[in-house]
Formats: sequence, structure tokens, C-alpha cells
Amino acid sequence: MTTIYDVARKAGVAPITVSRVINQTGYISADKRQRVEAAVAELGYVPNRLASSLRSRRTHTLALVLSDITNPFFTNLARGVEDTASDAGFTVIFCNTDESEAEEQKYLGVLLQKRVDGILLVPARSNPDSLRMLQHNGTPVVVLDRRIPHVQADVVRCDSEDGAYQLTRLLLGLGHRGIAMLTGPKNVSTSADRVAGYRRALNEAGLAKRQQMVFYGDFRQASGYQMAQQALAAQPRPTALVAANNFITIGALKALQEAGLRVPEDMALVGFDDLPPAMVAFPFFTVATQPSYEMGQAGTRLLLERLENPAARPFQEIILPTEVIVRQSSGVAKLHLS
Amino acid sequence: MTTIYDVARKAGVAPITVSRVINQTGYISADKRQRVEAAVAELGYVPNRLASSLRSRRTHTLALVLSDITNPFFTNLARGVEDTASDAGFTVIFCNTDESEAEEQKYLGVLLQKRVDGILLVPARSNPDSLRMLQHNGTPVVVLDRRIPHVQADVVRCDSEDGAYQLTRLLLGLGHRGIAMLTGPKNVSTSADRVAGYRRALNEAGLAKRQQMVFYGDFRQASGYQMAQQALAAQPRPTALVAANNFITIGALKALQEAGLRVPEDMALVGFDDLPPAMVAFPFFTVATQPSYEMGQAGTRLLLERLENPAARPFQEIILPTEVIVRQSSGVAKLHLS
DNA sequence: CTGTTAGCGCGTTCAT
DNA sequence: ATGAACGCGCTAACAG
Repeated sequence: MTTIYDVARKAGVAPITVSRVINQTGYISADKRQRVEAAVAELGYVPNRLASSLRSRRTHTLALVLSDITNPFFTNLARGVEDTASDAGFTVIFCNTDESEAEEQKYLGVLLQKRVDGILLVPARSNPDSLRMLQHNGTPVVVLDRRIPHVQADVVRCDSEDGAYQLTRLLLGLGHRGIAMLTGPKNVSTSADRVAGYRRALNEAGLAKRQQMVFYGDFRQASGYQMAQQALAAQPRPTALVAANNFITIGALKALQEAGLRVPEDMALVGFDDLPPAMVAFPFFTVATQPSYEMGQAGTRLLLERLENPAARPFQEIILPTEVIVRQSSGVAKLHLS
Repeated sequence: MTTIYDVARKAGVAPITVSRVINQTGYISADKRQRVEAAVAELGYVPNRLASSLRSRRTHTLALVLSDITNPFFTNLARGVEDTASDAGFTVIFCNTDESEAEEQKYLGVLLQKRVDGILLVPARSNPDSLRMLQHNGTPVVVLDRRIPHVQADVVRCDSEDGAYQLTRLLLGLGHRGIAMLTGPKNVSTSADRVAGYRRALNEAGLAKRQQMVFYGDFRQASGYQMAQQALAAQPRPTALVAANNFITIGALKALQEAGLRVPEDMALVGFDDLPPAMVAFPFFTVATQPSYEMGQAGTRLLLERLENPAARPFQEIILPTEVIVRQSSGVAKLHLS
């Protein structure tokens, strides 16, 4: 493998001069620069970033740790991260935790060993251990999508509470009084915040706690299916469902279809997260949509700033707005029809 | 930052012994192993893989270079890669080329500098330059999803020709004679192979070349939309469309809807690539589906084998089968109805 | 089973 | 504007 020394010899300069040309650092005379560049081309020299990173303590690598890249919400987020990082000359390592804290720990350990410059973390749980470990280690982190209570950190997330509040208000406005919430794990902030928004809307509408129905599961389709079945078995049976993410929404729809119920005629169904237009043949669901690409973008920018200037500014929390898109699945006013 | 020397001093052993404990290489007495592990824990030592990779010439990192992770086909493929790599102790760097050869070149250059152990490449074009460059450099590569003509390499892909053949046969069997193909770029093998399968089916049915209609675009929704409009303007107007991927299919559907045409009554529509069940409210499209997760899995296994044992076996080409799933969008027999 | 020596390829630091 | 010397942290190679 050819090294900086081979290039230096061929160009008749010192190795450090080659280094300076490659990294565009310091001033080099046009003459020597050209000789170096010629030698690089001739030898097909490929700089070894392992060695340079070891010496300079910068890897120009970020990591994105998330639950499941298979979910379009996270795919878009990942794309936002990658585009932004790439523009700044960084590459990105992706890690899927599948919402497992053990996987998360394992990956974070590996990433620290690889000395990534910074980490974008969608925490598997509200447990602060992982984040504390990273902060203790000194690796810059930005938390994405979710909060971790009682810990100071840079965070970029959406307003889950407000999104759920709006969705629930919409259903209330359509005359529904029996509204059930199908959500993810209790100790994931998005899950908890969406429940909170749901409860606030019902409380404001004067519906007491015993008229509030919350089902906890996880963020996958199978769970949505099961929770919807539970909701159908409840007495009194709800007339509307709020699903805490896209996969839960689809799972719930399947359960309703199997039960022979029409949406929205027999049961209204709304949910969090929209699907990209390029994936949907028949847009149907009323949703609270989150700007996932922008979230990845903003998080990466924040992280890159931190790298430039560690501890230059206090921790920041960026909260992006959710937007409700009304389609068919929420139905039209029931009171007036009946 | 604490190093292997700090650990060695604290444990009263030589640095190399620490190295052996950490990497589980060679035999170490239980006594020393425990002392080392205690020292590691006490100091919170995190091995520097930059240094170890520099020395050992292995980074335990793979790269996946693909066109767009936002497409569920590639997302699943990526997940197959990540799961397999992770199980083997490798991390994965993802790169989106957006089908641009320039982006591809740029990324490959960076990856070589980072000394990734191997590369999984979905080539942007059939152009062999990138692959040749990697092979010349000596970095193991596995080509995924697409062929690169006239170059020897490990390849894992699906049988695009056969999938398109089957889809077209299905339409022929339903009585269609005016069948148009909406495909991607001419110089991407999946695009070309699907055209070939389409033509073979039509040829076998005795439909001459002038009765074959092929529209070339790219693999995105907007392109599908435009190609469908062109197909609608053709004389005679086709009665069925074959789309070369999922995004083209959706784009085509939108164009048909805008033109006031019903699918499948006024126009049959079939395509390549299914969407994951968790994303689809109403399964509608008749498709040729590819096992994308398995493709990522198989490709990664092949690559890992190569790393273990460079040049131990000849290049391999694994061709996975496509499967046709019949749903509504292809319609039922027209001849019998009319 | 354990240790010694040396060097992977580069950039920091200091000098001129 | 350019260079010399050194070390980043680790493991290959060899010795015992």
C-alpha cells in the first residue's frame, strides 16, 4: 500500500508537505502542490484516514442510532441526517436497536470504540443511562424524536402532545365521545406525550378519566392489531380510535376490517405519521404528520455545530410542529347525521 | 484518554496481555484475565479501534452504497445487510447515490480512505468503472440488485427478466394485447432486464415489435406519472401498463386517476416491488415481488465469506426468484367480459 | 502462557 | 513556506 512517504519521495518534498496538500492546510507553493498532485495521481495514492484520525482525533464520522429504519418515519429522518452530514464531509453509521436498550448499549459501545465524532440518538427508552454514559465519555450527542426526562442535552423532536391533542379535538368536534388511544410503550416519551395530548383534549371536553381508554403496546403493526381488538371488546365500545404511529394505524385497520367494521362509518380511525406520497395509492388516513426529514437535518446541524464548538452554547431543544391532514378515515360529523 | 498502557500498569501485566484479553486472542490465565478485566472496568477503558485497525488492517466496517434508502425495497435490503453484518460484529456505513455516478464515485473514494473491509454496491449505472476501481484497489465488493455486464464479480440479484415476463404473461392471459412498459433508465440492468422479459412475453404471443411500447424514465414517482401520460397519448392507446418499480406504479396510478380512468376497468396496471404489509391499508396492486431483505442478507454473507477467505472460490452470482402476487389492479379476463 | 520490540500511516509541534 | 522529530494507541512478529 502506498503511503505519504512514497508520494513525498516521488514529488521530491517532505511527507508533511504531502499531508498539507491533501488536507488543504497551510500554504504551499503552486509548484510543490502540482508536483505532489502529480505524484498522488501517478501512484494512485489513497490517504489512510485511520492513521490521520488516530493522530488528529477526528474521524469525520457520525452515527445514527434509531429503533427501526424500516419505518418510513425513520427512513426519512435518516435521509435527512445523511444528506446533511454528507454535505459537511461526514459519513454516517446506522444502527437499528429495535427499541431494545441492550442493543442500544451494545451499539453505543462499538461507536465509542470507533471514535465517531458525534452521535444522533433516538433513545429506546426514557432511561437516561445511555445518554449519561455518552456525556460522561465526552462524545457529543443529539437526542432525536424523543425526550429523556431530567437530563440536559441537545434535543430535536416534534410536538407529540400537541399533535395528539389536535387529532383528539378533531374527533371530539365530529361528535365522538368514546375515543380510545392505541399507543406504544409507556416509557417512551412520544408514546407518553401522545397519551397526554389525548387526555388533555378529553379533559377539556369534560370527559372524566374513566371515559378515557388508553391501550399500551409497541409501535408495530401486530400490536396495533391487538390493541384494536381489545378496544373493540371494551364496554362501552369506543366509536373512534387514535393510533400513536403509522404501523399501529394499519394494524388497527386490519383488525377493524376483520371484525367487519367500516372506517369511518362504523369506527373513525386517525393516527400519527403520514406515509410518503410515493408509497400510497389511495390516501385515506387522517393523520398528524411530523417533518421527519427536517428533524434529521436539524439534529445533524446541531451536532455539527457542537463539534465545531464544544460547549460554546447551552443545550438546545428544538421542537418542530406537527400538522394535521384531514382525509377520509376520520369521517364527517356524526351528530348531524344521526 | 486512558489507553492500554494505563490498564496494563494497573493490572500489573504487559500491554499485549491487555490486548489479548480484550480481543479474546491467545490463551490467558484466569488470574491475569480477571485482573485485566477489573482494571478495564475501574478505569472505564474504551479500546481505540482506530489504532487497532491501523495496526491490524481490519476495520470491521462494511459499506452499503445504494441509490435511495427512502425506497422500501432498499430499506429492507439495508435492514438485511445491517442485521447480518451486526451479527458478525461489523458495522455498516450507508451511502445514497440517488442514481448518480458522480455521487457514487465520491462515496467510494471516501470509503476506501476509511479502509472499510468490504463494500456492498448497488451500482448507479451499468458502467463498470466504479467496480473496476474497487477491484483494482483490492477491496472486496459484492454487487447487489443489478448486473454490470462484462465484469467478473460476486453478485446477488433477482430475476428481473423472469418477473417482467410473468407479469406480462399474466396480462396477456387476461386478454390484453396493447401492453405498455414504463421503466427506468436504459443503462440500469434491472430496467433493461425488465424490458427484455416484457419483450420476450410479447414475442412469444406473436406481438411484433411495433406493438411493443416501452417508455424510459427513472425509478421515481414523477417519472411514472409522466410515462403514464405518454402512454395514454399513444395511438393506439394501450389497455394495460407494466411498471418497472413501486414508485413508477404509484405515479402511473395518479396519472390514470387524473385522466378519469379506473383501474383495472379502464386500464390494467401491474408493477415490480411490493410494499411491506405494515405500510398498506388496501392491498391493490398485482406485483412481482422481490425478496429484498434476503438479498441484503445473502450479499452480506457472500462479502463476509470473501473477507475470511479472499479469492478462495470463484466469483458467484446468486439469482433470487421473484414472485407474482395477483391482486385487483390487473383485473379479470377481459375477453370473456366483452 | 507471557513479554519485548518495532512499526502501522499520519499530523502535531516546534523550528527555521 | 517548508521540514524534522516524535508519538497517536495498538498489535504483528518473534522470543522464551
